[in-house]
Parts: sequence; C-alpha cells; structure tokens
Amino acid sequence: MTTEIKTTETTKTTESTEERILDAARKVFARKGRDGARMQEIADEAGINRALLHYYFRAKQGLFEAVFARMFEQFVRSYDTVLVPGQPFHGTLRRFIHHYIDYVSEHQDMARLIVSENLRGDSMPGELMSRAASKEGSPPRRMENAIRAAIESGEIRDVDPNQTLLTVISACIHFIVMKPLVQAMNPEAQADFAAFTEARKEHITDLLLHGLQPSEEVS
Amino acid sequence: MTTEIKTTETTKTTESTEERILDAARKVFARKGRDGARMQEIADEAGINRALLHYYFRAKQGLFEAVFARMFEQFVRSYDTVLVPGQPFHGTLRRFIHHYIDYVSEHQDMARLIVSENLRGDSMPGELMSRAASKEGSPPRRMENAIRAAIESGEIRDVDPNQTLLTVISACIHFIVMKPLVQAMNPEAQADFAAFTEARKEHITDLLLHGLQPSEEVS
DNA sequence: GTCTATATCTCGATAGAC
DNA sequence: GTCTATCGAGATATAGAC
Repeated sequence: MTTEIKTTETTKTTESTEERILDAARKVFARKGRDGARMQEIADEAGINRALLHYYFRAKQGLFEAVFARMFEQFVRSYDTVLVPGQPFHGTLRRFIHHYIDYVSEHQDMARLIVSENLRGDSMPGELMSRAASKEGSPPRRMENAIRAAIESGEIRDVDPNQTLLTVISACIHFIVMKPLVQAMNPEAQADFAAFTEARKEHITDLLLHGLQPSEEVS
Repeated sequence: MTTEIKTTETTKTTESTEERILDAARKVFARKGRDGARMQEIADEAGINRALLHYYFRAKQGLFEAVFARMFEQFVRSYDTVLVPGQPFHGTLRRFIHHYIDYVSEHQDMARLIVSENLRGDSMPGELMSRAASKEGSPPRRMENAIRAAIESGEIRDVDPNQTLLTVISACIHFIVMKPLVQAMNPEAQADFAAFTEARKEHITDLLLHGLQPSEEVS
C-alpha cells in the first residue's frame, strides 16, 4: 500500500531539484497515468516534500505538461542524425527501425505516456504531439517520403506509404507498451527482455524488407 | 458537463439493471481509464443512481473487474469460428487479421482497456489476461501453431513464429489505440476512418503474405 | 430495488514557520 | 528553498427511508 522508493541512488549528480522533480514525475506519470499519479508519490520518488512540487510547478497539470513536452521534443530531435536523405532505402528503413526500438527501449516511460495520452483522446499533450508529428520535416514525415521515393525508384514495390509506416511504427512500439502481456506469452521475452528486443529489431527489418521487395526480383 | 441519458423506460430491451450498469461502466472506464472514471458518470450513463452501483457491485474495483473479465472472455470466444485447423495458411492468416480488426473496431472500448491495463503492469485484469492468452488453445496460441505448421510444410519461409504473431497483432490494434495521432497524421483516416480501417486489413494481409513468402517462389 | 442524504477519506493545493 | 500543518474539493461508500 505505502510506497517506499527513496532515491538513495543518485548520490553523484548534483542534479537540480527541478530536474529531480521532472525525472521523478516522468516515472510516476508513466507508471500510473495522468490521473493515477499522486503528488505524494512523485515527491517521494524525488526525495523531497510535496509542497515543493507546488513551489516549482504550480499544479499537477503544469507539471505533467512540462514533463510531456520535454520528453517528446527530445524524441523528435533524436532522429536528426538518423534520417539523412539520398541513402538507399534498405539502410534507411533499418536505421529507422533500430533507432526507434533503441529509443523506446531506453525511454519506456515516454512510450507509455504517449500511448496513455492517446487513449484519452482529448488532452493538450495530444494536440502538441499531433502537431509536431504531422509537421513537414518531422521524422515520420521524412520516413514516409523515403518510402515514396523508394517506390518511385523501383527499390520497393508499390504499397501505401502511410499504411506501411504505421505498420512499422506499430511493430516497434506495441511490444513495449504491452510488455506484461508479451512476457506472459513469450518465455524468451520473460527470460531476457533485452535479448528479445534485439531479436525484434532484426525480425521487423527482415519481415518488412521481404514484404516490400519488388515481385520481379528474388534476391 | 452534465450527462443526461435517461432511458426513459422500458421501451424495447428489458435489459436488466445489472447489464445496463456493465455496459455503462465499460464505456466510461474506456473513456477515462480506471482511475479517471467517476462512479457518478457511470451512474448517469446507466440512467440510475450512484448508490445502486454499490448495491450491485460492492465497490469500484469490483465493478471494474467484472467489466474487464466479461469483455475479455467475449473476445476470446469470438475466435471460435474463425480459427479452424487444417486450412491453407494464407486463408488462416487473412481470417485472423480481418477478424481481429473487425472485432477491435467494433469494440474499441475493449482495445483501450486492455492496453491501459497493460500500461500499469500490476493489476488483476493483467493477471487474468495473461493467463487466458498464454493458455494452450487460446487464439494467439492457435495462430502461432498455424505459423509453425506453415513453416514446416514450406508454405512460408522460416521466421520466428512468436515475433511474427506479435507483429501481426501490433499492426491490427495499435492504429486503434493511437487513433487521435493516426488521424492527425493521416488525412485519409481523418476523413473516413471506416474506409481507412478496411484498407488497413488489406494492407496488413498483403504485406505479411509477401513478407512470409518463401524466397524460392515468386508467385 | 431504488432513491436521498450523509459519513469518511484521499488528494491537490496553500499558509506560514524556518 | 524547504519544511510542517491544514484547508477544502470531490470522490467512494454506506445508512436508511420508501
């Protein structure tokens, strides 16, 4: 019932209180959702008092928005070095998939928060997210353009770029979101989730490249 | 703000109060999540008084568990007529995908609840779900066996059955869970989600069948 | 079985000492 | 900046009339 987390761990970093709060809030919001999260639990996780949360971020709502915006922007930026135009498609697809899975694996909190916000439908972070993702030049848009170009050049067969991109992203994130169920159904994922994750990158890349291969070629 | 639903009485369905409560609870839990849902809102949706909820289901927790168990069992059962052994693989895969998407489209509430429970990690419904899904004879297990058999018989190439099944399921459910974001990024999904859903069934079936095609054959 | 009224509790937010 | 103490809103749950 009672939470006893205490971050005795962070002895080294002279992390500012504000940073500690944001990190703690990210974890708790991801675990419990926006409503389920308790200010007390965030305070415990950050190793501070509840009143201090309100000193830094006026209200829970503000804290949540700060956490979300920060997280999402970092994710979008992480693709800057990954998607460079003019490369062969198979390498681009491989890099997109590997980076996506690497990122969500290291930031599972973020993945869960994004999904839980989408589950609600309303929500301001949803707005923010939608605008950022649908903007020209965003990672998904660039990947979509890469698919289009590859069809044009005959590197891959003629498929719906939007549907294809959605399938790739689904394959890369859903197994993290559904981790408990995936582990329950899969002894391999249960025993060593990191190994399962590595295998998953290769599986998705392989399945997609085969699935998109022009039917004339039998490489 | 206020909801006014009121079933002004016994028109056609002599639906029992208990049924009405379960239906209302399913909707509200799906919209607001387990924590965000308010007993008052469920009562309004069911057209009854708040106290009556407690008369039928002692507490919110109990109501939630009843809703969840009922929903999940119906889903599992819906596959009884879909997966029959001894059929050619491509038909089995097509039926699995089409049925999955049809079902989650008609029961989006269920899809969202399942995901939101998985996001929490703990939770008794998670337990229930995990046991049901990993049980031999469950739909996912049967589909996995079908994949194994198809590899054995040479109908498809040698892939990891677990990873493949997970990819199929991800592709079939994630776009519903992330509906707001999908719509924001996709004009087609925005304009006519039903049409987008139909197209998605074909896309996934097509992509998977190509992706699993033995490399010797070029059908 | 269904309602009104109310008890109890949890949690976000604030006041104020240090 | 950080703490203790407390207020007040809003939610679950119960008591009891009908």
